[in-house]
Amino acid sequence: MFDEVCPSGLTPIRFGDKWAGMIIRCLESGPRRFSELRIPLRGITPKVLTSSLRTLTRDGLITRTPGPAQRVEYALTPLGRSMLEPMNAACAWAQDHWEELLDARESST
Amino acid sequence: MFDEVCPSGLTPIRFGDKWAGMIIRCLESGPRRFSELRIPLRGITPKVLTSSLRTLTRDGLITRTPGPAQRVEYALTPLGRSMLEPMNAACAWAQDHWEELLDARESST
DNA sequence: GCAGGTGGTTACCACCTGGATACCGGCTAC
DNA sequence: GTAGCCGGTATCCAGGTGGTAACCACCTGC
Repeated sequence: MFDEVCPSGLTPIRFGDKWAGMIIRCLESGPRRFSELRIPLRGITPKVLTSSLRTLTRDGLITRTPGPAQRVEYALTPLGRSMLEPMNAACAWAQDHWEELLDARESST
Repeated sequence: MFDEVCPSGLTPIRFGDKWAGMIIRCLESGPRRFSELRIPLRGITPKVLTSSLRTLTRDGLITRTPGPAQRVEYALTPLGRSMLEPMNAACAWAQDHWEELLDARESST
């Protein structure tokens, strides 16, 4: 997940800050905890993850619900989940035109 | 066009750099020249416009064709035009959820 | 030949994003 | 009671993005 040559690094479409899109993807299949998110998001530092999560919370895309024993769960809100729609459109576009994008980049070297 | 309270300033979705999305929108209805683009993109400085246009050209989204007497025309490529699809999806999402976004922002003040 | 428009370029700079590293308070298990 | 995990903070810093202001070569019209 989230390869280093991930299309999301090349495609000129971004959702929120650098990590927001990936975070939403991570939460797509259910709530996750802070330290669970750190694993797929290889290399993210706690500070940056915290700030991304806060922005997403402020914008009403995810919820932060503390559980017992400082476990904290992050989950998509309906609004956040609705954002998967344009995200999927963007991903589909990127996949469809992946080759063209690469060609354009290469031929302009 | 491109109001100061334009949704694109609030929505967490961006296409390319700060101006790329608007440039593509400007070219949607046909080729435009450098100085024609400066008008709808109020406040853009020539330097920034140049760099945005170059990035878009490098990525194969627009073409730059010099005409007679240093007139230069910028136009969407098929690839660039195809990007209108995910852009429209994003715009539709933003419009549909505009109120929710505003509410979330306000209630977290 | 010179004024003005066109399509830039150059130099400089402020701000913001994201990253590195270290640290920390609360809770639980042993 | 102390070791260790969890969910963060605090501090500092490099690089990139976008902006300001000034300048410029080229062509056209008068």
